[in-house]
Amino acid sequence: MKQLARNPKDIGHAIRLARKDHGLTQMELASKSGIWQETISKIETGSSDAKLETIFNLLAALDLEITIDIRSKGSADVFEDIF
Amino acid sequence: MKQLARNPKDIGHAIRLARKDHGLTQMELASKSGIWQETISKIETGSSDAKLETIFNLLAALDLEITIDIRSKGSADVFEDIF
DNA sequence: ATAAAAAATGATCCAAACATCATATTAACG
DNA sequence: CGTTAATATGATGTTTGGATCATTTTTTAT
Repeated sequence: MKQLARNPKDIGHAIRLARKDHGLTQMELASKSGIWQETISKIETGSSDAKLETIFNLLAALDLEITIDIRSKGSADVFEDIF
Repeated sequence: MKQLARNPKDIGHAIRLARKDHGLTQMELASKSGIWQETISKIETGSSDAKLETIFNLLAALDLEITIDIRSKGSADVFEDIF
């Protein structure tokens, strides 16, 4: 599972996917991460521009990390599900 | 250049490195990204918890993108050079 | 060492995020 | 269906980010 993200919505989408992957409800992720369920909902639906700290708290609770890399490194590698 | 980030400070650090790589001053990055020089300084030094949108504006101006991946995904500490 | 450029700091104002609680809507499932 | 769990939405108050301007400190030449 490797998700590309170029805007806040992509991050929200990736978090939702990962949460589902872990079989967690927003409420469960909330208690694992210390972020409120309502906030998670807004982030996942892209209706809020979250702070970095909040995102990292969620990612940590989902065992995810971020890699920063050069755009469109062209390789026929990652053209997965992006919508 | 491939930077791992697990907290806001890591992001700030990566942005600074990338900016230097591009031979840009904070002021130049500011005009390319639409983010104020003062804000960039605070992000790079980690003295501020930026919003996602701001970070993505900076990353876009630096031709960078983010990949979300599982932590401890092997010890692949690959630094492949791009130039 | 000095001047110039770059970066950092600090204050103000406004907008927006997040915590919090309450409620509404949607999804699951017997 | 109807019931319950899960998500989403909405309002309020506090806190903080970012724009903006002024100023200071640091870095980089010369």
